[in-house]
Amino acid sequence: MIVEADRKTSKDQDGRESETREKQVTINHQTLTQFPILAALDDDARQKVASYFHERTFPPGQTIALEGEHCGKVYFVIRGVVRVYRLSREGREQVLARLGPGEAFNFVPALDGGPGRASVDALTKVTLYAMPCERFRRIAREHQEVALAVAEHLAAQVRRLSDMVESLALHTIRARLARFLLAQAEGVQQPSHRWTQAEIAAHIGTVREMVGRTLRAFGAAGLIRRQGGQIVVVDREGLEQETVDA
Amino acid sequence: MIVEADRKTSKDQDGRESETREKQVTINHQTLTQFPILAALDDDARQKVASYFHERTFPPGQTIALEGEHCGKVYFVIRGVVRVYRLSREGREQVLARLGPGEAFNFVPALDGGPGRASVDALTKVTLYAMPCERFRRIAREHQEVALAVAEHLAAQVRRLSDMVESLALHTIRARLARFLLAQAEGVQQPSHRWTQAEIAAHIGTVREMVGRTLRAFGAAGLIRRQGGQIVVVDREGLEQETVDA
DNA sequence: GGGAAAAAGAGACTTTTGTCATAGACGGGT
DNA sequence: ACCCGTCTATGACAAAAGTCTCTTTTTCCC
Repeated sequence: MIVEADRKTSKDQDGRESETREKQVTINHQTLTQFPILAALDDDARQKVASYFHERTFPPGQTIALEGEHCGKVYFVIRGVVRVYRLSREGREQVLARLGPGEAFNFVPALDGGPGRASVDALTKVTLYAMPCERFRRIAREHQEVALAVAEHLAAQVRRLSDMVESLALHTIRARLARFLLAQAEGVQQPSHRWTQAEIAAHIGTVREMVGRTLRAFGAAGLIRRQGGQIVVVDREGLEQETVDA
Repeated sequence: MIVEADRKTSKDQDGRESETREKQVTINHQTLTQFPILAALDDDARQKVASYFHERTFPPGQTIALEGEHCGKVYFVIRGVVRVYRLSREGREQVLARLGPGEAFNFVPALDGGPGRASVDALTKVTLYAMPCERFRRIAREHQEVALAVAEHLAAQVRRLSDMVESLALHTIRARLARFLLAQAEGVQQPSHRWTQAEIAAHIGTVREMVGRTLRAFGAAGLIRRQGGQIVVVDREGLEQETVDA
């Protein structure tokens, strides 16, 4: 159970629901089981860890963390989907990851104390459990099972990022988009909050128009079909061909 | 070799060594101290860990690990420099990192048991200490200080890769090259085994010709000077401007 | 010191990617 | 049904990146 200062939403006149809220709640330590990083803790420890969290809620579109900021907390996603991305001065953004329930972020700054390297915002309405970085670091020091789980989590991230670098440096947009479509069709990504062309572009490192154009090209080639906002992979084989460029 | 104004670098030599060698030697556990990942171990443990290693030597140019291979070992660099990179089917390569003495690699596959995601080769004559992945994983499980150090190591890698993605997705070659030059001039990178234009290209995600052209452009703009294979940063400020594109 | 191999310089040309601008489609709220 | 904001379609054009080819320089090895 946490007893931390409750930054109330000053509900002025029109109680706008669009405010970030920090709630004082009893966190059920059982719900922490869904997080691989905390899963290995025994009941006692998990209960104690639960007491360090506080819950925060963000409306869709709200910024949760900003690139370059000194690290505040580590976050665990309870409900909703967040988007982790980097921003260029010209306003283009490159998404590094989408995270849904059971996933967590901000461990890199938590471990090395450096500034955060990415911005995070809410894609849907989001509920997070948050804990100060230093506190988390202490937990990692005290529980080797947590340290190991964090290492595994980071290893997965290194894999993803390494693939991303490979894609960006070595393949055309056509190939990157083909990969993206296949990955989406494959993985039954539960938290797939509507993919606009602009969103896809931010994921594969290009701009909206290129995604549109390439999608049309795939359509013309009979690889995909568009029906009412949906993209249907018609010819998986063909798309797999496109995965590697000429 | 890239320097700023005045600064000399020592050159390292490739001895013409023909065969990869695997030696059974007594490894001095003191030398393990130089590796952050093992530094926190007490004397006893370190001695034991030392006994698990074996030494291997590779001549320049030799491949040490191949992308997609099931992970064999984790490696610690004792002498020389290795190059970690990804290869495209068309033969272009993207370098992820250069590692010198005191650095180590292959922890990602070691932790999750998956296939390695990058190739590694020797840039100079190289001496490594190697240990089977499973063995290392056991050590990480038994010594929380190692697990934590590995997590920190991976965190650093995530940082680097994240920056790389940002660069590749969001900036022109001009900007990436400017960054590269500044980073080189800055950091007193000890293991800087001659930078050919092709090598630079593989680091910033492009081809030799583009590096050459852009270097010429920088020269023409008075940002750098070329003297006998060396690149001298003349106008750091100017280069910093180029760091961000229009 | 000579010669082969590696690296760098350079230009013409192609392809890919990005920008801009405008028009149409769609969704959903009143 | 009508509007408005968001998303998509599309084409013209510009800029960036990549390819090819050939010529010089450097390196470095006997």
